[in-house]
Amino acid sequence: MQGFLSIGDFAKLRNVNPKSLRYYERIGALIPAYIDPETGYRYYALEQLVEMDMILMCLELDIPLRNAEQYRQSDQTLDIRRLLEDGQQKAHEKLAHLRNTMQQMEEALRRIEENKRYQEQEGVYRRHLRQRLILRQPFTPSGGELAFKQSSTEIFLRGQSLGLLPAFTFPIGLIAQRQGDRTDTDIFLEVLQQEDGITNLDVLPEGNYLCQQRPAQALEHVDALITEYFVQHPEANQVIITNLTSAFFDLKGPLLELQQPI
Amino acid sequence: MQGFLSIGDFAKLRNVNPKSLRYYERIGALIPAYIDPETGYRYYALEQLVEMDMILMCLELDIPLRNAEQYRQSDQTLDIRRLLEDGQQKAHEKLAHLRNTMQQMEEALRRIEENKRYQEQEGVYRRHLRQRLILRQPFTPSGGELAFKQSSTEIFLRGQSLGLLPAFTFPIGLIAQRQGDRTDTDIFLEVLQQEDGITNLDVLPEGNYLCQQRPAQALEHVDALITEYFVQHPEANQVIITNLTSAFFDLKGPLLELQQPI
DNA sequence: GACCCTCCCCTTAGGGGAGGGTC
DNA sequence: GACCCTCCCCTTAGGGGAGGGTC
Repeated sequence: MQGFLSIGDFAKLRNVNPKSLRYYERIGALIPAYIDPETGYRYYALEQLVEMDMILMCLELDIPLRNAEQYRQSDQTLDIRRLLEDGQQKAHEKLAHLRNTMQQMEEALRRIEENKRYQEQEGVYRRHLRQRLILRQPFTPSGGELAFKQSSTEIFLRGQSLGLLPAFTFPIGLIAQRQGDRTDTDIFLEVLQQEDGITNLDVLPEGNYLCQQRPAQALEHVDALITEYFVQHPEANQVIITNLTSAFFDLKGPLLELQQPI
Repeated sequence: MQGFLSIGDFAKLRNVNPKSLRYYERIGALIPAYIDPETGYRYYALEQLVEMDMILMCLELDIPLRNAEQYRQSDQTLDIRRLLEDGQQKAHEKLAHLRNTMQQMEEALRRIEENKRYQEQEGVYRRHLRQRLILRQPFTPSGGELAFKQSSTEIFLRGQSLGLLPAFTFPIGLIAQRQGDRTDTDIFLEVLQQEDGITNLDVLPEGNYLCQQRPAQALEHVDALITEYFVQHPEANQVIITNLTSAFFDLKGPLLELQQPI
């Protein structure tokens, strides 16, 4: 056909499958410039690359092709500008999501990498920890494991409703603070800094910590764990209890790490 | 259930639909920690948020959930690190694609915006054009419109196989250069600068141009168009013929713009 | 009354053929 | 011989009910 492209040739221009082009025709997103009434062969005009590119853009941005109609005027003229503007909107949303996920992945891998050196370490050791951004709320350890689970759920929900970005790998912990005779305990959820960061969040400071490990089961008696720690470490004013993220996850739960700032 | 979450409560923690959780169970991606054998009720452990987050990550990155099995060891332990590393790979690819698309959109909208002022302008006018990155090859205008279409197809294919990022909106044009008595004509494809830019590409320089418009049909006699231009403009050494991208697309094709560098 | 269960039917953007005509 | 056609069946990640039991 003079000046027209067969379906295969047109498809090659954008490295798509002719099957896709037949599908685009079926749903009305891209009608061939000419269809031979004898043979049913589809022929495309080179300029239809403009429409093809708009379709590829929609696919990339998860804009449903059925919506493509909305950008056509009654005479089939395509409102490119409106489509591009809506596309930019979509693209910015996707980019923000993707960036969040990338940050979560990066942070989790860094954590795993850092923790590798302390895997199954016996006794007390000293390590450096970076700053952690946390959402915190009071917690009563005497309720035991069940109360801990309930408070965890609560704070996960609170983080979610505040639109915070939780760190991967179950980022929950406790902060026990000695206040004269008694001990104040908070539960916390670690979150990541977002770009549009509304940052009235608390911080666990970067610095050196004296650490030791406990099996996950120690959480069955949270209060005993904390009391015992302060008895054995009279110099300590604060201890942070959190799990030691490792490369593997199973339901037994990872080891706990007790971290005392120094 | 002591210490467990119902399907609805677990779903709320990540703002997903319980239907999704039932689906994840069906394909083996996330098995509830406990299923009541009497009622069939599903119960989830809070720690399963780790698995949930891995699923959400896979969805975001288009990693098929069926593949999730590949990250399980025989005892169901989840290899988080490997999943995260593969995820980062995927994320970088997605990011690159998204950035390309965003650049195409931005560039196309800017073009449309700039061209708006010159829509249906009569006679000669002066305008400023930014630098254009082009892929070019010789072209013989005497072949008429058909040859022009064939060369266009060729150069689109060449751009594609070189992995270049074509501008949206049919970025094809001609450059006619007066060389003493004769005229050398090239066809070109405008492409966008990519981040990993291998830039042995040609450039149409930023600067001021004397412009006028022609109907799209003028391409039916490309050679006449060029000859006529140089006859009418004895001072001109070069003229660029390209289409004037507008906010709307139809198969009649947009106006042509003849651009003479000054 | 709000929640959960299982079944059944439906969706998007195509891919993989089979069987047969076209360039 | 490579290309194109139509038809048919299949896929992922669920959503929308209906009809009925559970917290």
